[in-house]
Amino acid sequence: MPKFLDSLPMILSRSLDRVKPSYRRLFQANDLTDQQWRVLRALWEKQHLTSAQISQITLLPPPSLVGILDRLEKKNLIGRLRSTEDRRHVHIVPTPKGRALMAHMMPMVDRIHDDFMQRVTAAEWAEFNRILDKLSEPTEKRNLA
Amino acid sequence: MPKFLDSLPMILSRSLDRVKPSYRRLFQANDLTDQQWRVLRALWEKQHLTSAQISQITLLPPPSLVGILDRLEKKNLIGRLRSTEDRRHVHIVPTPKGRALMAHMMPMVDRIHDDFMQRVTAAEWAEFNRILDKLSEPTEKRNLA
DNA sequence: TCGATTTAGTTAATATATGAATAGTTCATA
DNA sequence: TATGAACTATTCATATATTAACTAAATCGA
Repeated sequence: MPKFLDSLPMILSRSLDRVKPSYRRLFQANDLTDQQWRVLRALWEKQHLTSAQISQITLLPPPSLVGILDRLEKKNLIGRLRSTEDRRHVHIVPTPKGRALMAHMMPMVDRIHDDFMQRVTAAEWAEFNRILDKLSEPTEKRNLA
Repeated sequence: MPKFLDSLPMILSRSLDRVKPSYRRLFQANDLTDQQWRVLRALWEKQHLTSAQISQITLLPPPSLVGILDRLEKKNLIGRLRSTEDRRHVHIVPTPKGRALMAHMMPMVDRIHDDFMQRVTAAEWAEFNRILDKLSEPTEKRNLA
């Protein structure tokens, strides 16, 4: 009999609750929420992204993204540029202040990630990802088999 | 170099996003949110629980729980009983209607869980839980070692 | 026994999630 | 080329998350 506490959603939620604080301390020290950092982080490699692209990368739903971008814009960390080719698109670009904040935080974020990775072996990490993929593989893809 | 998309929080979030819909369809068909079901589910074994106990079991933060219990109470699925021994405590008890809804949904919830479990072997599931525990073990506990 | 401390539940303010709907664009095609 | 389909970002309404603060009640120690 599957116990409630051992169900897949509860296990994943509990782990997330335990992992998030390590990151959140850093985000709060820099006056950012988890989601606001995700948007900045997505812009680290790219020079600009559309809202839809950011939504896909960050897993943030589009309606939430609107407010998150509003607040990042108000803090002068990003800018919104309506595309001239396709005026439906809005290009999100980090400001110099935004880039500076990213550069400041990235090493510490990487450090936190490394600390987590040191808890398991490379083989364990690979195995973990493999099983998690099997567990959470999208249903549509599974039905195609 | 740890890619953003492969960081622990993002991996767990993505998996949750993929797992939740299977459950959510059932919850919505019964006019419940994920969180509202969690509270009912916690009351399945026990006859009554305090708000604090429900918060611990369901991982729902106390301030959120207030509104969730309000809405469950408004739907006549649970009742709030102020404890007479310690009047700070509030005992949450399912109503007959609440119990009936639980009894109706439990088999289907278990079925969804079983479907996920069939994706991996028992050994894989055990290994998955073992590694996830290592990854998300509370920091305090780790520092005691 | 009384004042300081703890505890359980709650309120308040702000940020995000969710699902439905909408405004403005672009595209395909009749 | 007018028109409907599709698409992007957004708005709206409601529910939940997060942190701080607050109330009432119980407890603890001088």
